[in-house]
Amino acid sequence: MGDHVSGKGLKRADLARRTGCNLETIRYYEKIGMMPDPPRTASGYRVYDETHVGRLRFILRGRELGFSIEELRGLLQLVDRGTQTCAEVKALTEQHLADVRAKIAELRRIEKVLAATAAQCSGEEVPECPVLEALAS
Amino acid sequence: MGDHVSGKGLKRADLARRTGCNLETIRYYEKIGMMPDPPRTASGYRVYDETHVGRLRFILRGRELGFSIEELRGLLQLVDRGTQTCAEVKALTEQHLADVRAKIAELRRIEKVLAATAAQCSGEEVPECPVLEALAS
DNA sequence: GATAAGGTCTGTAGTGACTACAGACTCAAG
DNA sequence: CTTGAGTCTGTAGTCACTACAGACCTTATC
Repeated sequence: MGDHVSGKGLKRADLARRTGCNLETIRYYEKIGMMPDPPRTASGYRVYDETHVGRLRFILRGRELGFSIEELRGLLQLVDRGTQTCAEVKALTEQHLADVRAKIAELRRIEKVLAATAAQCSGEEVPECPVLEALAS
Repeated sequence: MGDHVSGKGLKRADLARRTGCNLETIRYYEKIGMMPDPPRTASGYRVYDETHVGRLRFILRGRELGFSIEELRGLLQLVDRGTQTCAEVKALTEQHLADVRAKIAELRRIEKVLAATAAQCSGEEVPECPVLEALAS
């Protein structure tokens, strides 16, 4: 009853394979309400269709762009209700972009300090080390 | 019996204030063995001295540079045993630096996609939105 | 029909690095 | 002596998963 069988619905592993999502993550997204509870077979197996594939891909792409689950939940609620506007989504995106840029700035600060300190290391088999001095000072 | 009283030892809040560390984090570091169990007063209050201040500052500076707790644990074990060498510390630092640079590269990738997509937004009160299309496609 | 292998179900616990809180105790000042 | 602040403990919550145990179901092979 898998993916390759004509239109009879996908099992969890099929959905995972189609999207590249981890198997357990699908269940997790259902538990936290990011994915709808899917219909079940008589014996309790989840049955997915193309709408689930689309929604899961949306979430996974959002995660790849660094959106938090809560940000995506907000986005999905707007879309589900059909009340989204480009203005609103743009604002959310630009806020997230600002967060990303702040993280980059912080990492660059760290990078500079690490590179400068490591550059002072002799790299020899001696106990004295500029890195340790920077931490201990 | 606080910080300002001559050399009688620091209480937990004193150590927190001296280092800028959160009060609870100190207890956490003791629990996971990053900080030694301090001596106690008869009634069970922790008593710290300058060695604790130094060690905590070491950990906090390391964290500010993005070292993980486990990386710092390794560094501190070397220092505690007196077996550290500049070569070894330099290698650990450069590995960490490579991790930081990888994170920066990933965030820059995200930044580019977000900026390019948001730039296509009309920003108007319409439902169509390039950001949503990028996620849903 | 029997059996074995593999897929799916559930709930729960673990990750990293803290942070917050409840309820009991202690200490210092007025 | 009381009051308020500080400290003690253990535990639970955060975020976004990931992994596992033990039970159940399905499919293929004989």
